Order: sequence, then structure tokens, then C-alpha cells
Amino acid sequence: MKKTISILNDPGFEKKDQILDVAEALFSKHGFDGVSIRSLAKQANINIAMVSYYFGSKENLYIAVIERKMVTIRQYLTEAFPNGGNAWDKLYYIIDRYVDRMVDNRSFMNIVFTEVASENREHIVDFLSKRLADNQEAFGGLIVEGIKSGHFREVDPQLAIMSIIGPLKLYVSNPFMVKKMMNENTIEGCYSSVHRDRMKAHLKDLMTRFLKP
Amino acid sequence: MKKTISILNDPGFEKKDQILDVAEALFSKHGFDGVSIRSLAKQANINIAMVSYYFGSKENLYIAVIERKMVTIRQYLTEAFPNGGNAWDKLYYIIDRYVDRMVDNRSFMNIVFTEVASENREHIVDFLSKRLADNQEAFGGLIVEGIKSGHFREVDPQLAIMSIIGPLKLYVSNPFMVKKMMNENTIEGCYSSVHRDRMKAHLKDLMTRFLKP
DNA sequence: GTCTATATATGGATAGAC
DNA sequence: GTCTATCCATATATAGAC
Repeated sequence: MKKTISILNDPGFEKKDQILDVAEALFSKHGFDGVSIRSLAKQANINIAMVSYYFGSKENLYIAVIERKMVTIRQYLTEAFPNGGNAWDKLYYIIDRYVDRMVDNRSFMNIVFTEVASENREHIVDFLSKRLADNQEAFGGLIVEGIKSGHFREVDPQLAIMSIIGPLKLYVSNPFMVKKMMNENTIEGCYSSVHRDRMKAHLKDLMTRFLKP
Repeated sequence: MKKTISILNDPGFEKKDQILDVAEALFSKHGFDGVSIRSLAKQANINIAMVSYYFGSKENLYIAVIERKMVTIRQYLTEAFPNGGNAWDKLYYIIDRYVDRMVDNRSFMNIVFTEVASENREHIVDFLSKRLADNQEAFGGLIVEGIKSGHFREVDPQLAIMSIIGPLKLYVSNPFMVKKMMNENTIEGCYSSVHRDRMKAHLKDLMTRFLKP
């Protein structure tokens, strides 16, 4: 209890998170090279020197942004499936959760996907790629299981995974395209529960038709 | 004939294209801000001053990269559909062509998608978005027609489009993920005719199951 | 912890010689 | 057309005062 309060009141903790929040948003919009510490400091309402003070360097800040979110992300994965239920139930369940996770963390997912698609910081690319691979394993294992149990027809699991992640990635990472497609004026409107549910329903429908024997 | 030879022999023409080739590759890998004119000049084997001389500025070079490719890209679109054939034939035809186009121009498509997903150069984003919208219209019109003619069931055309473009974009823009998924060691291997055909077959299969009444 | 001032590097762009 | 040398702006990072 004491510790919680002390963390919450720790001004360093607050400021660090404040910097991380702004950094995540900016890196997501403009990429690592498109963000200067100066503009970041201005928008986060902190002094330029504070970034070095708290994180040491711009790249360390970038890594800190990634690592902070990784904790949250991993919590999703380690949560157990609902007990019982066949391959279909599990697939629907994981699609729902995956959409929510991607939409809720779309700034972060933008950073991840942009970074992995680039050839800039090799060690970060490797790190992120392994994490993404874990996610895909979750889907892949599910599909292989479903094929074995006879609930799904024999498809290529890799292509099945791409068919789920692909449209979803498009949805969370291309605001302009999505605004047009969703007939929305604001970006926030695109990610309202209406469209989110529409996306979930679509992916489940798409996969149902694709996987049913 | 004379003109062709004169263009081919024009050292300016050669050098310009040489710069554009290298620029396209580098912008695709590292993004606009991740490429310096110095590194570009080194890899293109030209003097730093030549970029200014031929293009005026870095941003103009970037625009030139985009405009050069737009000519090629548009040629694909203006080519007519094969005569006759129902909605299914047209869909399969356009999927084949779209995969080829995206794979052949994947460096360029990376630039386009990265740019559109970012919030950096508004006028370029607007320009590219409109071009992308044209592409999507080609798909969209096809699907609406197919629904009207009764060949396709009543689906949301927008979501259908996302289901084609999404996986394809993942395929062409995430080398690392694709290497793993395609079980290939080299990036070139991922885009061999084997995998390309596999992608075409998959998208056609996916859409067939999704669209059939 | 916070700020100012500054060291140092890098990048885009160009003037001017050839 | 091509190159060198240089200007100028901007960037990261830090030293040192408070």
C-alpha cells in the first residue's frame, strides 16, 4: 500500500510516463527519425534535458516506449482460454481479443509494424519480430489444432494467419484509408465500438467461410 | 529512333534514373527521414551536389520517385479487362494482376503505405490517398457489380477490399515476418513465382469462399 | 530534479572553381 | 555537368548553475 502510494506520488514516475505517452504518440505518427527531442519535449511540456536525464538517449527512450507496452501486451497472451469449447469457440474468442488489443494499442502497433518493416535498428527489429512471432504462434497453433480435430478443413496455417492479421493491420494503421472506407470524418470515429464490432464480425465471418470443411 | 538513342545516351537521363532507383530503394527501407542525401549519393555513386542539381531538393527527389512510378502503376489500371467473362472471371483476373503489381513494385508500395500511414507531408499524403482510392474503386466496383448480377452474395464491399489488400500488403511489406512464414532464408526467395502464385491462389480461394452466395 | 548554455555532429543546400 | 568547400539550420547530448 505504502509502495503504491509512493510510486503514484513519485514525481519522476509521473513525468517518465508523461514522456513515454507523448513519445509513443509521436513515434507512431512520424517514425523514430521524424521525431526530435525538441518537439517531443515541447509537446510533453518538459525540458529538453529531461529526456537524457530519465532515459539517457533518444534510442533508449524509444526502447522504453516499446518495453513498457510489451508488459501490457504479454498479459493478453498469457491469459488462459475459456475452458471447454471447440476450435471454433477458441478462434472466435481469440479474434475478438486480438481486435481489441490491436485497436487499443494502435499507436504502439504502428511503431512495431513500421519498425519491423524497416531496416533501421537491427537489434530492435529482431526483438520485436520474435514477439510478433509469438503472437502468430498463438493463431497458428489454434488453426493446426482445429485441422487435426476435424473442425477446420486443411488449409495453410500461415496464409490463414495472414488473412486475419492483414486486414486488421490495415484497419489500425491506415487512418486515411479507413476514414474513407468507414465513411467517418474523424479518426476516433473509425475506432468506435460500432466499427470495432463490425471488424470483429467480419473477421469471424471471413474465417468461418475460409476454414469450414 | 534518333530520339530514343538520344534519350538513352543522354547522361542526364541515365544519372537521374540511377539516382531515382537508389532513392526508391533507400526511402523504402528507411523512410524519408531515415535517408540522408549524403548516404544516398554514396550508394548511387554520384556527388552530393547532383541531387540538388537534378531535383532541387530532397523532398522534390522524393516526389520524383513517386511520380515516376505512378506512370507505370496507372498503366496497369487503364488496361482493359478481358472481354466477356462474369464477375468471378473479372475478380480472379484483377487479383492476379494486383498481386503482380504489388510484388513487382514492393519498394514503391512500401513508400506509399508508410507515407499514407504517417502524418508527415500532408500534400503528399493527400495525393497518394487519392491514387490508392482509385485502386480500391476498381475492386469496389467489381464487387458491387458482382452482387448486383447475383454472382456474389451481399457483403460489405469495403471489408471485402480490406480482405484482399490487407494480406497482400503484409506479404509485400514485412520481409521478416514473411521470411518466417514462407520458410525462406532470403527476401528474394519470398517473392519467387512459387510464393507469388501461392498468394494469388490463396486470395482467390479466400475471396471465392467469402463471396459465393 | 530542473534548467540554461554549449559542445559536437550531422544534414540540406549552394556558391564558385573547373 | 561535376566537384570541393562551406554556410546554416537543426539535432543529440551534456556540463554545470541553481
